[in-house]
Amino acid sequence: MAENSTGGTQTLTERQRQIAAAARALLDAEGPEGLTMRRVADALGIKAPSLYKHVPDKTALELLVVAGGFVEVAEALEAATADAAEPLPALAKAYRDYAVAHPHLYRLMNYQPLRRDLLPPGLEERAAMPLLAATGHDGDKARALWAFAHGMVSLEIDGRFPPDADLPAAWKAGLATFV
Amino acid sequence: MAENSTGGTQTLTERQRQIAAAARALLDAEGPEGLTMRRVADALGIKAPSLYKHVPDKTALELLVVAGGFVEVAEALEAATADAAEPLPALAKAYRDYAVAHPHLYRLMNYQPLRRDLLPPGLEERAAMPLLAATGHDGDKARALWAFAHGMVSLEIDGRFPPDADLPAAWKAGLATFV
DNA sequence: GTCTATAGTGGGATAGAC
DNA sequence: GTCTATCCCACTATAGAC
Repeated sequence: MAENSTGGTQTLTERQRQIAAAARALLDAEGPEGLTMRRVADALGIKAPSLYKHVPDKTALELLVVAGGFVEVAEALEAATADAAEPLPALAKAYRDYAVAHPHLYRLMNYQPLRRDLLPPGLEERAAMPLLAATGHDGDKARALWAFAHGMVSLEIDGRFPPDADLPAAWKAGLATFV
Repeated sequence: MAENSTGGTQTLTERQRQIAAAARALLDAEGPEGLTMRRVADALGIKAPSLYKHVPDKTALELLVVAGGFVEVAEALEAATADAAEPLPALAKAYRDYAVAHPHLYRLMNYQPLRRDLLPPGLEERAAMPLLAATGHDGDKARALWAFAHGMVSLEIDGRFPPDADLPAAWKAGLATFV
């Protein structure tokens, strides 16, 4: 394990961290169209071919960004659960806030198969832990809750709810069932 | 209303129906990468530029395909509700079955804003009706149910559930809360 | 309603010199 | 570790002849 270059499982060089950060910034600012090898290179003041000395290909670069997103999501959900008067609504709010704040990253993380084999070990589990805890460690219930939350935020960020839909009310109606 | 050409609200020529059908077949078979003006034209034995005599641009063509999908979804959900011993599980099964059978079409329909202004009037409402009825015409509850179902099927077709996840159990756990 | 020709744009990635 | 040069690919869409 602990491969690098980076075909997987982390420990990054300084340059790799810079590349990932530039890619993340471009994705946040412009969406997936903005995330190209040329644009990332431009942001670092180098030429696109030079990137290939640090990263094997574009999907590896995207995975770096995805991994960063998982860390942030885990931190956000852990923080929301920490004070915990009512864990479920707090968790839901944190999940939604993160997705709405970073819609492009959210899609990159969740709209395609996850390369678990190349992700830092335990990272996905860490991000899922607060959900699991909130359902009394019932895996099926946790997945149902995740699906509900994912459905709500993806329909929101993809602009699929009708303009007049009362989203907070829909969240409440859905969450009520999980208490 | 009743524009054509087609910048909107239906009544198609024979050629337009052929074009939409070819596009749909390509999308089902190869996904969005396969759905290009060249490939659609090829399938009809003509050249890509000729398509522009029948359809203003590619997004208009995609909307034709989306509209066809809504008709099919509406029919599937209506059929599932018809016999109705237990409407909710039947509805969920029909929704899931359709999405899993046509994942590329499902994404085209649901992963981007819906051009309601260009869709045949009443079509979206018709497709939503069975959901609404199943929640006793509670709009917020219906949207929550939709979000749950959408979350489940999109996580499934996008390959985001862990390999060991028990999907039927998650559906059951989620649906239980809506009864 | 079809065609040819073509404009215009963009992308990922490699070879090989320095 | 960076560069230049380059190859490959693909796409949407328009102009104008027939």
